[in-house]
Amino acid sequence: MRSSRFFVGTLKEAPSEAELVSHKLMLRAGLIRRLGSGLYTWMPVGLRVLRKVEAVVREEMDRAGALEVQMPCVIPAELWQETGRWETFGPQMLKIKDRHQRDFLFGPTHEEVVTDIARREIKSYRQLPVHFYQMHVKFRDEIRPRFGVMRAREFLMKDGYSFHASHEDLQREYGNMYETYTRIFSRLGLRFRAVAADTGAIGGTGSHEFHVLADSGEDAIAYCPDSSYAANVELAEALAPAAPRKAPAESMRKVPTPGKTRCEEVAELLGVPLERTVKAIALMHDDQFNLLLLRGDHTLNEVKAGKLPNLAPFRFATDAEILRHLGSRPGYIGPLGATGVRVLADRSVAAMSDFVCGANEEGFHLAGVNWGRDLPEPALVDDLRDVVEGDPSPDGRGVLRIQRGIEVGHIFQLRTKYSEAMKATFLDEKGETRPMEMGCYGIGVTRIVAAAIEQNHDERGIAFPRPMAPFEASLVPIGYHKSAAVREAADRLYAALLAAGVDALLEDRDERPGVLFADMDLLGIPHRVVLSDKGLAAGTLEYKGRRDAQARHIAQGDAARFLRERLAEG
RNA sequence: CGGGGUGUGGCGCAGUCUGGUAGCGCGCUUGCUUUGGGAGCAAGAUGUCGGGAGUUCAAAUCUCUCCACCCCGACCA
Repeated sequence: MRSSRFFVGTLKEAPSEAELVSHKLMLRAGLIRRLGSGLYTWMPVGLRVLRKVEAVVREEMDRAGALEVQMPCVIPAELWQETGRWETFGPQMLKIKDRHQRDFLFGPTHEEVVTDIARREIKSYRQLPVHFYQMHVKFRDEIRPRFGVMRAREFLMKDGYSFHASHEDLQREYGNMYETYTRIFSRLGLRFRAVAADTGAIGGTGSHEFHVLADSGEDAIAYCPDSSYAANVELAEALAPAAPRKAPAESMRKVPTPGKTRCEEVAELLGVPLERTVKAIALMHDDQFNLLLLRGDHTLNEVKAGKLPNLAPFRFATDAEILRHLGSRPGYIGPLGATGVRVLADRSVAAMSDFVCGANEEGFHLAGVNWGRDLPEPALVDDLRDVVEGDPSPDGRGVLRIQRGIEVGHIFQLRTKYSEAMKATFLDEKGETRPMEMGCYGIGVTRIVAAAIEQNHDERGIAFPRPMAPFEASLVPIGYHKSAAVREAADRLYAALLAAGVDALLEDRDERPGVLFADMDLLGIPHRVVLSDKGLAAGTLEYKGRRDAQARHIAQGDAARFLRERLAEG
């Protein structure tokens, strides 16, 4: 591509709408432009990047034996009414009507559509297994779109769905996809981690997420450096403390704590460690008032709480409900003297003695509180908290560490959730009718671009991994419009690179060299060759990798071969 | 949806408190000079000051209202 015939929409300053580095750089480099909240146009440079990511995903999916299809974006409501998700999927789903006032939705995911295909097309175990995938636009009416294409409403997704005659075969394909995803993210040059995950709204049993590691990531990942354990913090189990509960050593007493509503403040006032305090969180389930107890330095894990018996679905109690059940304002509430209240304790709280908690009286806390002596044992003891760094690994080998990640892939074993609801059955070897076992596998293609930039940038701009760079190499002639020698050499090298299959950009714009250098750096093109009269007189060109500190001279006749070697290195 | 913030030329901002006829940098156009890291000089173009209503002799500025966008929490590829 000649840059004079391309569209380079680079900006010196990032629009104020962008906060995240990748979002700013995508706007500055002219990859995307915003149309509305969570809606982006992919400009020519950006689309090149997106297409390269797509190509890697497609190649690996094809290699893994999946078959590409393309399903409609607009889906009749009846299909989603069959599985009940027309009502249950929630406001994230964009519902639309056609001219006859018939209900449709813009597909946020395609289990229903693909299951409909399967039940129509597949009658026999002889046709199984089969894996259909597509690379297509999804729309999810996110509560809060943010960070550019990282959490957009309309986005490009690779979604695959596999159908099997047995759970064993589903597990085989699940393993196949785990390997395939690992290959895809490795090939794209990303630092990532696969983690055990919650299944969320899609449903099913086994599930793994693939996270690109970045401090700006929205998810927290717990992993154990000494074992293979890795899980989303939403899911990671906090084990019960190994040491048994100590015998009471203090007597219970009421202490004034005026204006101190947070555990940190109370601990400081009383001069006790934060780990000796207990915080209480009031949750409503129907009309049942629940008090969840956590150690002062821990945080509630809402995913875990949502799985407790007789608690899902829950909502946080209002101040009025708290006052009615406990007789106190929030900030001073605790488990003592509460009637008609179900007390649920985190494992670590159940193992505490001589602790501090709210007195259910404004301005007072209780200290030296002990289970069994001062109040009954809790109705339920379970894992309610987020794991923290230093917690023991659930597999019993070492301690956990936490890092942040951007979810770019998710694989599920759906089992028969959709096939049963939609009667997607087949005849097995014995002639018996059985529901198909299903798996589903998603990759956020547009999100990968943003995640890759989060992971690969510097003060000059993007430093794309080669497989997704908009161009593999740039040719920057100094004085292209002034020097016949430079122009001739640049054109010749450009032609040679194209003939060798190199995706090169010839910078033939009539701009000052500084402008061209700055743009090539901002765009993140991995390899750069500079041609100038000075160098050509000595028979040399100049090469610089995007991440190199120094440029180096190469012989003019060697340039094409040299570049191909660099590209082969990755 | 709750909390916070911002809307002024293509982009980044000042001006708003204290009302007086819109300005700076970058970018853009033309000319000359310049040409290895976002050039210099000169001349120019580009604004319903987010929309509407109101107060006033006079509104970017004050009042009301609506809208859009961003950030923090509940969602997920």
